[in-house]
Amino acid sequence: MNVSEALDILKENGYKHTTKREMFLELFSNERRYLTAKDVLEYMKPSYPGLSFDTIYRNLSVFTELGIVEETELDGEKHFRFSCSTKGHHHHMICLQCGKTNAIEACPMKDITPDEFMITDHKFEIYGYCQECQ
Amino acid sequence: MNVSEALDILKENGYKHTTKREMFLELFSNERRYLTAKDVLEYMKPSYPGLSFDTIYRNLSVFTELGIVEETELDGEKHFRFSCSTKGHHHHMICLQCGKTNAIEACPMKDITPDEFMITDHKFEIYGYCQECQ
DNA sequence: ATAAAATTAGGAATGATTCCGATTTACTTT
DNA sequence: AAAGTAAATCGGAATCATTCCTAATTTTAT
Repeated sequence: MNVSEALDILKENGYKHTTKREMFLELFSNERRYLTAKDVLEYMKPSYPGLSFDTIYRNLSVFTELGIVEETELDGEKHFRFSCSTKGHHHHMICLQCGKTNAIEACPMKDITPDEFMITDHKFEIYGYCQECQ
Repeated sequence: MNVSEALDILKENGYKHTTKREMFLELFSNERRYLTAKDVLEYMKPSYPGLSFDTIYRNLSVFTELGIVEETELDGEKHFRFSCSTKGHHHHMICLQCGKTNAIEACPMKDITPDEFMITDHKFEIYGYCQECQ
């Protein structure tokens, strides 16, 4: 995913182009790791001192719905990162300190034999510390 | 895990035996699925009308530390269930409606080749709906 | 029975997230 | 380019799960 792809997706789905949206996307494009709403606020604050959490969460929610960002929950807090795939389905190793990720290509669902559950989703994440944060 | 095992573990670790703790454990023993703090409160309320969330969370936290219950986060809310293993490491298929689980014996970590991350933990959960809740 | 330690009630505090009414902005049509 | 309208934003209040705090009570061990 990159900024102009993301802007196209927004346009296709009837969302307007705003300078704030572009700056959100640039942040995610530069920082290819999991960020919190607060991280986003701090990055934007110099340019938009009055930016509200409402705007951040509303946009992150739109981005997530459209597949522009991926969302996960770490330690009770939502984290978001630029969707890192045209490569399709994948999982992540995540640094609990800085949010950096490494992709894991293998998906454990391939070994699952169906039972009476109707499966809608799954999560496979590996947590730890990246080289810099150890 | 069963109630008397759990009580033994508590005693071994210097925690006192209280009637509330026993009732917590009985609930988890009867309902072998993921419950929220609110679920616990509602179950206990008839017997202990003044029971506070503080007591619930404090005990659930002790139980989790001692391995008596397992914890996970579903839709931004903590859920707890009686630890279902003397069988050691395992994962779960979880019903998003009622919290019922099916155990998954296979662990995807066996296929992970180490990289520069220092791995501390991992999560593999499959979400869906059990037969009754479909 | 007593003392020390642990637990509890009850409510207040926290912190992330969401909601809401009023205002501003981006896009469309004239 | 100006007007109209629908969406986006602001600012702050509300919500919700969870945690913290203190005085009072209960339990265990002596």
